[in-house]
Formats: sequence, C-alpha cells, structure tokens
Amino acid sequence: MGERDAGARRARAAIPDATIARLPVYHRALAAIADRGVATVSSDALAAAAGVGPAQLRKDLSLLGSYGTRGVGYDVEHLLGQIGHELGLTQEWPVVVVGVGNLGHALAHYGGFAGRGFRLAGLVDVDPAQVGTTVAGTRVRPVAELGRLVAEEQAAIAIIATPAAAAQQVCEVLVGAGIRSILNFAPVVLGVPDEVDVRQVDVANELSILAFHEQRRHPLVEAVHS
Amino acid sequence: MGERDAGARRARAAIPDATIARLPVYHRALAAIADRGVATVSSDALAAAAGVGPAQLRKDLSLLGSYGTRGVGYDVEHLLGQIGHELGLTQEWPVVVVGVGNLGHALAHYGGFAGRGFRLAGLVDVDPAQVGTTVAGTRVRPVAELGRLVAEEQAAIAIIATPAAAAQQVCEVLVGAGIRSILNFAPVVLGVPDEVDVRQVDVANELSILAFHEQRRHPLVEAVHS
DNA sequence: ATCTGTGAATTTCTTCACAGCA
DNA sequence: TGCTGTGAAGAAATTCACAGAT
Repeated sequence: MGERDAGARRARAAIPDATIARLPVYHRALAAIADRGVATVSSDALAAAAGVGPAQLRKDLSLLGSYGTRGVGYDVEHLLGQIGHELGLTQEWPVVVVGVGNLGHALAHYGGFAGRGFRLAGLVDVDPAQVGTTVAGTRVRPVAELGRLVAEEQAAIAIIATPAAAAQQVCEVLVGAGIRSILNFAPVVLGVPDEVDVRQVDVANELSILAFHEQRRHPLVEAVHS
Repeated sequence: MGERDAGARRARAAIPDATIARLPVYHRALAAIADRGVATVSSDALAAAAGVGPAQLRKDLSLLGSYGTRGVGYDVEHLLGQIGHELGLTQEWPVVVVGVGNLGHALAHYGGFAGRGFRLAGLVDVDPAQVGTTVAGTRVRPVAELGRLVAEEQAAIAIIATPAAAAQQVCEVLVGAGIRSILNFAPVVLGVPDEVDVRQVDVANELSILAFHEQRRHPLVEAVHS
C-alpha cells in the first residue's frame, strides 16, 4: 500500500489500519440499531454491539471526527452516514468473482453484496465447462473476457475463488486488467505489485489458530518433558 | 480467552497472538517447499514465500525455539514438524459445520480440511428440508442431534455457516453442547462466554476494507471542501 | 562468509483517566 | 450529572542491527 505524502492538503491524520478494520463492524452494528428505530447510542451501547471496549470505540470514532454529543451519545443515522462515507460505501462497488466452484457459487448467491455497497458485476471461470452457464442470474464468462469485463463495469475489486493452483495466474490477469484490490480465498500467498491491495481469507488458517488455543486448553497427554 | 498462569511449569513465555496468526502461513509455505523436495530454507526464502519480512519470520520462529542453524538456515521437515506440533496439527480435529446453504456446501466439499489436521465430523441444519439429505457424503442432521454429535465425535471446533438471523441461537446450542472454538461466517458479533473462542470471517467486512483503500486512491470527484 | 537469534529501538495499538461540553 | 473527546501511559508488535554460531 502506497500512503505517501502524510498530511497532504492539511488532511486529517491517516486513520490507523486497526481502526479501519473495525469500521465495518461498527457500520453493521449501527445499521442493526438503526433498523430497530433507535435514534441515539452511547459509546457503551455501540461498543457492546460491536464487541469492543467503549474506550476503543470512542478513540476510533474520534479519529474520524467529532460526531458525538457529550452527555448524550451519537446520532445513529448521522454516524452511520459518516462511517459509510469514510469506508467508501456511498458509491456502489462492482465486484468481479473469479472461480465458480462451490465457493464461487456461494459468493454469487451471497446476499451481503447488495445493501452493503457492493454489486456482483461478473463471474469468470477458466473451466470451459463452466463458461456460458448461468449462476445466480449471471452468465459465467471466460478469463479471456476479464479485461473487457473490468473495463465495462469499471470494476476495481475482484474476488479470487479458484483452486490454489490457479490463483497466482488469475491474480496476474486481474492485475493486468486493472484490478487493484483483491480478496483472495485461495490458500496461497499472492505475489502482487506494491500498488495492489490483497486481503486473504483462509478457512484452514483460521481453524489452525482455533486449534492452537484449543490445544492449550486441552493438551493431548504429553510427557512433561524431562 | 483465558490465558491465566503465565509461565506455569517453567513453560516458554506465551507466544504473541500476532505470531500465532502467522504460524499457519509459515506452515503452509513450508509444506509447499517440502513438496518440492527442498531440504533447507533460509529465513529470507521462507519469509518471501510467506509474504512477511525476514526479521519478522526469524523473530516469530525464535519464539518457538531455536530450530535453525546459523550460516545454514532451517531444516524444512523439522521446522514443519515443530510448527505443526505448536499449532496442534499433529492430531486430527473433528469439525462440525452448522448451516448447509451455499456456504455450508462449499465448506463440506472443501479439500483443505483433510491434510491440514481437520476432518468434517458432521453437518447440521435447522431447515427440516435439508435434514436427512446427504452433502459431500455426509448426512445432514437436525440441530436436536448437535449435543450427541459433538459428544460422539469429541468435536471441539464448529463452523457457523447459517444466515445471520440464526447464528446467535446456533452459537448458544453449540456452546451448550460443549464446543469451545467457533469459526463464524455469519455477519453478526456473537455473544459467548469468556472461555469460548470465536473467530470471524466476513466477506462484506473485507470488501469494505478494500473499498476504503480503493477510495483513498481514486476518490470520487469531491470538492476540496472550503 | 553466511545466516540465525535476539536485545534494543521504534512504531503501532490499546487502555486509562479525566478535562470539557451539553 | 452524563457521556464524549483526547492527551498520556501502557502494552504489543515490528523492525533494526549486530553478536554469535557454523
């Protein structure tokens, strides 16, 4: 990630990565609170809904600006808008999904795209047997059309849902087509140029981390060595 | 997470969370290197394969013990074994999946379970229409059987792949059944007792984080205010 | 000569605690 | 009085840089 010129144009100081990673959580918690018709939340209540501490929440929000009222709390709708704006969810992001296996299907049917600022803009697969079929109302296109698809849809974000073996190659095609943000479900570390942003979702890794802690609690019978 | 009694029985100092989260990545990178028949890796080479800096890798590994040889590097097989042992991947963990929608199907067919220390121990769904069907060779059972399933399989880890609305309730049933490690795909913050470990995987959150950075690079035409 | 292991320095992140407003 | 906003303190994580082993 680039992030040069800290403070250009007297801009608010850069928001820490850790905070950014929590903003979507706050956004969703707020949306749920708004749905219940609540107009105002305290940092305590919102923090509880988001699963963080109140101090953390206040600190995070204070980095975006002073959107609360002392003695009262935060206006739900207003804060929702501010966080949404900060996250770039005021526009709708077209997302291209590559790989129409089980996971690709799940993603294509995923209801969380719409309504959260994202739209399935296209499905792509390398497998000729998949190409031309329709999944969740969207036609599956060949990789050869990726460049055109990205250009037509002005897509900036792509999801890789291919097997591990195909991921790096697909990644290179995506980058070549102009994609600069990638969500990678394939269990490989993608090599990308500096200006491309990759986030990794890896089920086996997550399970391993859980297994580590689980093992700490219930170690297998193991000699207290020496 | 509990983690009391730091240093009980003269144990090695606790390994930082950030390190633990990287161990599965190292483990996989090493496995790939081992498959290529390479016997020894340097911290530079392994770090590159894992997508981290060499200093970070050496620091992380040094926390597990001194498994390298100065001037030479790390023995691939040995290090693989040590990390696997540390992560608890020497045993096979039975995993219960709740929710047999698109995501549940994808998980059931996921090839990354076996061979990485995990085994699909059971599929559960609330929907009576799903119960009794067979997915990926595994019969789908009702939630009522969760307790028995967990007990029979001695499962400690579960994956929630239900819609958001059902997640909290499913979570409570799982915890009641004795599950203490949960991987949650539903877009909700689960409320759990302290001793239960939850990890969250959320596609919309990940996309939002990407959108944030993307927006920073290509802001919508926006007046340079005031 | 090479590459690990690790204290120390640095940076980042979290938590505290209280001043400042409504 | 109640709750936010935020400097300051504290903790955690990363990076440096070099001593130490082969």
